Amino acid sequence: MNLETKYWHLHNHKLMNVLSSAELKEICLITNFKTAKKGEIIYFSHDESSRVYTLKRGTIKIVEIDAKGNEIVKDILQEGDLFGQFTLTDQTLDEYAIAVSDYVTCCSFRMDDFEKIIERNPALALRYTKWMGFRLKRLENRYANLVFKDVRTRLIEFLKDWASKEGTNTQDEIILKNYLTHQDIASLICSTRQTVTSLFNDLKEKGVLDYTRTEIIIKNNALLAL
Amino acid sequence: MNLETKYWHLHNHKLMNVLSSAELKEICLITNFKTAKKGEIIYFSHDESSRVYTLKRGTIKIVEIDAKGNEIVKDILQEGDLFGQFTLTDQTLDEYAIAVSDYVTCCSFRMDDFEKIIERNPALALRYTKWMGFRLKRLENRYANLVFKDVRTRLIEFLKDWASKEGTNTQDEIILKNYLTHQDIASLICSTRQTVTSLFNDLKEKGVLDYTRTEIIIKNNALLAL
DNA sequence: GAGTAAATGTCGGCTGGATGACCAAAACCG
DNA sequence: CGGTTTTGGTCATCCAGCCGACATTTACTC
Repeated sequence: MNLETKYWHLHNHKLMNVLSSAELKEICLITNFKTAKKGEIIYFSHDESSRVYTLKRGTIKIVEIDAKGNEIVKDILQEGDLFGQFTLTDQTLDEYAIAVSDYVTCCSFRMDDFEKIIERNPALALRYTKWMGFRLKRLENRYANLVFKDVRTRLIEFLKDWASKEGTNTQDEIILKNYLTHQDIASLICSTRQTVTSLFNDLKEKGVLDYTRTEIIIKNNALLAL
Repeated sequence: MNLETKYWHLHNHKLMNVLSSAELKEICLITNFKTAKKGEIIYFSHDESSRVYTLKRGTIKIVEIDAKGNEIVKDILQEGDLFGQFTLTDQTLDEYAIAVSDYVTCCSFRMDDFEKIIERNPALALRYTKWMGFRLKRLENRYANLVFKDVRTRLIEFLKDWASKEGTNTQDEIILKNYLTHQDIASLICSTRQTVTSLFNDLKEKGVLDYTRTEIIIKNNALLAL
């Protein structure tokens, strides 16, 4: 990938766009670009000395393998999101990122390099700081949900959230392009496949939504009422 | 409190000690010191425009009131820890900090001021960033524990952790000064008072520990074996 | 030290939702 | 197109641990 393309990518990035063009050009030199098709694995937690990735295009799943060998979907990330090793502590288990949309583009730096840039660029530092705060909040939220809400509620809130991010509104329904299996959804809301399946069917019976393997159609307002 | 004392406090702080003495002096001017005795409330999430606090001496509990009016202990903090509103999102519920050790000293700045300092001080920014990463990791860990471990294991790990932080080692036991009720412990590990009580008694029967209302005595190595 | 409030102890009933097992329907693939 | 894999559907079983209720002990207050 040529420098101009890199430049353009970074220039439009929500974190990087505070940098001057000279600084951007410098970053371009240390950046590594990567593209992947659906199903391809983008990164492994252990294979490289810690790198940070930013997702330029597409959607990815962050998956972790637990002690028993089960795959747990930890997160779904979209354009602009950061992933990889931000923290020094490297005791993370097997973790990898896999493309779920047809095409994915992302770029990465070595954490050390990124730190050097931060050190020389206070505005970026501040922004990075805020981004982390945001992340912290999100995790805290998830944690609270897990403690106080039952599976049904967690599923409904998950759907609401998803719909607000990626849903296409039509007359009286919201359409979601579904790239997740019930299993995936289950691990995102900390439940089991079977429970998710039967909740989906329950919601379908109640007329709240309809679904196939590739699409979820939410009747407008139906979710809000729950 | 006079400037010299402030200066000294900040000078020894794990975050602030990257600052030059001129910078430190500047921070002293915008800092607010506060002391509290056991049981006194130090801060409310809603009463001031967002401030960051650093704990200088003592131990505090961060407590949140949930929708049903229950008090949930979210965290126990010690010397050097930061608390308050770091994030812009201010939808936090009622949350407050209460002193659990006899004397507590902490200092605070307005978030805006802190941001200004960060903006002018990359080394501090980097350190702050790392600290947040650490926090993120910790929360992630907690989250994972909640999903994969049962209450018994969570309690044991909580005790191990506590012992390693604050335990006094003697010949063949570790002594913990206990300032938490079973209720507090329960909410820290996301369980109920009754369950904690009976687990404590179970562990006592098994000879793993002994306890009164003010002390927990852990037989050395006994916990490790579990 | 009496009286009250807070913390601990104990128990039985109850249930959300995990688990396992098995089948049906799609999707994938040579 | 037929065979294989992946995903979704359904059910019966089971249990950790929550919940309510109540007794007992310890601490706090005046």
